[in-house]
Amino acid sequence: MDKKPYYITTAIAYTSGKPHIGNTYEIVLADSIARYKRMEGFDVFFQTGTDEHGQKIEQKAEAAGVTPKEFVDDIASQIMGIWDLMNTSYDKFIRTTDADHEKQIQKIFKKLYEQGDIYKGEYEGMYCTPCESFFTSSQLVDGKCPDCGREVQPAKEEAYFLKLSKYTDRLIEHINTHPEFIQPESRKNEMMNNFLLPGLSDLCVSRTSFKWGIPVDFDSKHVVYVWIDALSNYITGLGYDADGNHGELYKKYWPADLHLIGKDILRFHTIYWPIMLMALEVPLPKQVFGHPWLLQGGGKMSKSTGNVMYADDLVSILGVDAVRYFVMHEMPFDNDGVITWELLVERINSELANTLGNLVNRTISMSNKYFDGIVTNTGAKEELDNELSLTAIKTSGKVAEKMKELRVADAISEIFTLFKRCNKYIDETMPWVLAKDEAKKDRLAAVLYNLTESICIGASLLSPFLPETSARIFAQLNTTVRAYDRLDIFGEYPSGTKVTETPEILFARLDIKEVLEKAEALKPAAAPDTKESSSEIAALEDTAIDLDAKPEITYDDFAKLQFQVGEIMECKAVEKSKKLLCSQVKIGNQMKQIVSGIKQYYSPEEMVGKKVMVLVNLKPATLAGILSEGMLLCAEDADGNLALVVPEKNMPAGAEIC
RNA sequence: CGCGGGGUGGAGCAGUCUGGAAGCUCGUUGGGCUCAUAACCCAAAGGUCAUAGGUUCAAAUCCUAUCCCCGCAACCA
Repeated sequence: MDKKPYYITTAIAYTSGKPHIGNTYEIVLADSIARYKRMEGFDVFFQTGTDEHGQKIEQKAEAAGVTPKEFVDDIASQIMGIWDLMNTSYDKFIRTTDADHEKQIQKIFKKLYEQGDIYKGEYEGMYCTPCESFFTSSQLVDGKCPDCGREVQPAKEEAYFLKLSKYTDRLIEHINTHPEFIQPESRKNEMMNNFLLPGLSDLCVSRTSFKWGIPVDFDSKHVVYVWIDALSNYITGLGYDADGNHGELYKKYWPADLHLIGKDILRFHTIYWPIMLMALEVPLPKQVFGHPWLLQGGGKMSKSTGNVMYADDLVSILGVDAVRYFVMHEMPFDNDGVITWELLVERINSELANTLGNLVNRTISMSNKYFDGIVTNTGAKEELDNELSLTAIKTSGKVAEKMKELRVADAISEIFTLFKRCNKYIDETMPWVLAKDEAKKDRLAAVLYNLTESICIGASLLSPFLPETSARIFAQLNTTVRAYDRLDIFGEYPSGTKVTETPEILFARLDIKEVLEKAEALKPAAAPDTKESSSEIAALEDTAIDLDAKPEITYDDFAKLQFQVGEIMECKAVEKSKKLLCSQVKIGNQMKQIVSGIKQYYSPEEMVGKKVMVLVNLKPATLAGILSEGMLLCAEDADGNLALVVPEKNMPAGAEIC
């Protein structure tokens, strides 16, 4: 019998920097689904990759002094490294700089152009010449450039557009007739009401403002903008060919069963992407799931408290499966989840160490202690056993139910319900009491057999989620993962098998203090030889901040800056702004209005009367609609806390700082 | 009135779509047990389900208004 194909994708990661734990969540989730589907017997193709073009990358590369290609090669290999570290089983890692992808994008673009779905038009907006930037009228501040505050002119730029309007009705129809297309369903209405029903304006699909992209081959001034470039990866990765000579993978796996993406990019995947596919006469993916976000707890990212979380740091301290477990289990279905070291430790201790690890350990220990490790099914049954075996054989069905709705967290909980039942079973049967009575030897053996069998069923179901842990359990039980279609049968563990004599701890209990110290020690990644990092050392390191060095400047460069002491005469909060204070600053006999982003740290009242360091000859700018004619200088710590810089002795307003 | 998410025992959450006895994990307290990783098992305490109205035989759940938090956007010169 041929296996049914199942094609799952993640969004491709943007190669502008190292992905944090939130990005990593998506690939782990996708991996679990992919592995689960394989276990269920599907022929799975799992694709992920990187999105490597765009202005931002061009700029970052330039700042780093490397070519864009060198830049993305480096980041892409980092990303791949993290995906591998997380033990993810992707079948294909596509990069939008792959030659075959680039070639197809050009063909797709051309095809859409030739059939009239893409047309050449003009992008109209307000243009600020000094900034060389376009803005929409909504981006302008007081009708002026949001970057420099100067006048802008209406201007036009040549660009290509995709006709979205042509397909809107078809898309609305599709969404209405396929309720499963957009998941979770709450998002469906958002897309409909906010974008589709009001009508779509055509989408600008090319740029001339940067070069780092796939060139439009028939019009070399233009590069293909992100929409067509990035979204198409889902078909080009399978060998789609715009001329119709598709690869085998494409024929087999398209349309995709599931696009797993973050909820923030649902719009692109449920509106732009389907319309592109309609224009190409390609079937639409079956489902797009916008997963919630994993947020870092404790508010802001904070280096000193170890809140900036990267997968590799987490794995180095906690291990792969602990991290996989946490991100999957802690993430509810459609609400954002929170990750902190405290929560990680709590979950790992409570569920992985206590419930699961300890269960396996105590079971194997008893088999060794009472039967030299031989687990025998003597068939000495008692009423009690039914509840355990029933729970065990029902678990796979319950997991399947949850997985059908992609409720991975709930699926895992079902498995742990079985492990908890096992722990209870031990208390109910009291093997240590049975062991004291030679006549109850058969019963004792049966109890241990039932436990071992239940663990096998649970560990088999766990294998898509925690593959490494599952394998370690089977190694200790001296057997292999159970076939999916035999998980509803109790008694498959071969009677007479000898388990390991030396059970190893699956998950050690963690001490929150130690974990925080280790996390702290990882932070100053620059410090190479941190063998022992006591909290004292960590605290010391925390007080010093190293910045990336800027290029050396001459005295003349310095002399261009005019710093003076300014006295704050008046200060009030800027309405509608979270961060801004507006101060009237006396400098000599002059008054300047200066807007500063320090509302969080200073109240308007306490500002008045302060004598502060002011950069006076900075080009005025408009912030939140208010003119600012200078800059109050602040010191900033690693957490972003600000402190005004004031003269150490009383100096008159206007005194030069040199 | 920029967009969105949320307020449920001490903490973190489910339940809200499709009204019908307020649940889960952790923590706390008491007890049990000793095979095991100070673990495991049992029990208890603890909630006016943000607030105020409304619909209903019945509201955490539906409707209206209000308050408060948090993301994003904008803004940190």
